[in-house]
Amino acid sequence: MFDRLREHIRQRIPLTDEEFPSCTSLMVPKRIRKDAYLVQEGEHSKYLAFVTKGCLRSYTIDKKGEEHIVQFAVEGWWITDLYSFLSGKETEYFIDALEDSDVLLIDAPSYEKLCETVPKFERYFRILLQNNYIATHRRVVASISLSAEEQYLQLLQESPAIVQRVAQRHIASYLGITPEALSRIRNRIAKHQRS
Amino acid sequence: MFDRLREHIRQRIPLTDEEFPSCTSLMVPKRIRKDAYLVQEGEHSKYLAFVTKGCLRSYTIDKKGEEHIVQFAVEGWWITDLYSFLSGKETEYFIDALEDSDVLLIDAPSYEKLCETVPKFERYFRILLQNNYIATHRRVVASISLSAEEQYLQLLQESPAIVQRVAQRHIASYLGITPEALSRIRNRIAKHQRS
DNA sequence: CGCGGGTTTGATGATGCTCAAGCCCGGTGG
DNA sequence: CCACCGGGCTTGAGCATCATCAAACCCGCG
Repeated sequence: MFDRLREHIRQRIPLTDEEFPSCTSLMVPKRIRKDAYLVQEGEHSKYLAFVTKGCLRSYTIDKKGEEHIVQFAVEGWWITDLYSFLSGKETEYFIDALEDSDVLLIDAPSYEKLCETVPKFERYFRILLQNNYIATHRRVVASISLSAEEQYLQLLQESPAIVQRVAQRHIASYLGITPEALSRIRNRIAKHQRS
Repeated sequence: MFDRLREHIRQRIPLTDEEFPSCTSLMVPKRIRKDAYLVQEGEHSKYLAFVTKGCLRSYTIDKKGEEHIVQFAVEGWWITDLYSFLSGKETEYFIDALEDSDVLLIDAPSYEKLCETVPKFERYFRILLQNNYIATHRRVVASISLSAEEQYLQLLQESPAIVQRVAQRHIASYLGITPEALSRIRNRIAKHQRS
């Protein structure tokens, strides 16, 4: 059950067998069925979740009632609303499962405690945050410098697994365009490749 | 010279007088005149810079030759291309000064060493990264869910100091729109407030 | 077989881009 | 002190991209 997490950590920092339990003892496994929520808007995003199976997403709903997907998380990814998680404030996001999923949960006090008592885990999370920060920055750059079509092509190249795994309207939402627009973009790309 | 950094760190972690030098001894002050570069595309983004005075920006230039500003950094902010800094690969960004500025530089080996040898600094950077990750995420959400006008109003509310400090075309670039579009948006807002 | 969600297609409209010209203002040199 | 220059902001006209709304299509499933 913890194998995937173990592997994920080991790829980033050296970790002995004795150290791993200091992490796993603080984590609680949970099954989240398709369409079930991990957290909802207005709640405290109490847990940081590591996905061992399945696929979750976080999204907001704007004043017009439209969903906007902020993040996908498949096997080997962490997900939460970090702001709410760290501050204890109410989240503005929903996190739910797009497939039947299994996650490992750690709550904020345990997270802080783990970082404080075991420096190796503080390093692990620092490295994780570095990489997530870089990835999110790339997305900002894409959004201010690329057309919708170029952003889709970039996503297709960088995360083909995500694109073919989730519904097209979810990809559209993630890119900040309508399902109709994405459909036309794909159509254009297909035509272009044939000619 | 190091006062502002000292204060910045103290706001995030408890730090004694004896510990501070382990950081400052690794940092090199540098003056960067208006329009001078800290790094240019194709170089290794060798330093992580803490701004003690002035204002820097990072930006890309796309195939069409258009600039796209990724980040501003005024007093109390850190700036670099984190990907290049950590990986040693060539950066795709330019970082230059919008005003005569003073920065404190730390190179990647020193950064890694500082994190490894003084856990408190690893914690400081983890916290910094958490906050930057949250802020960048907010920007992604804005870009996929808000109109250009709404994004401008959000920026105006969250960073009024930046908006009135840098040229309008730079704000436009940061928002991913043209200077003309921003001009019209401001016009519309001004009219709206009068009526 | 028929229902229903998801995707596609079409027509129309809004938002922001492009190109071009004009305006404002601070700095420079005569 | 004034004329001129230049950069940055504004304004205008036409255009491209993407949104909206509506209808059709596709396909898996009850």
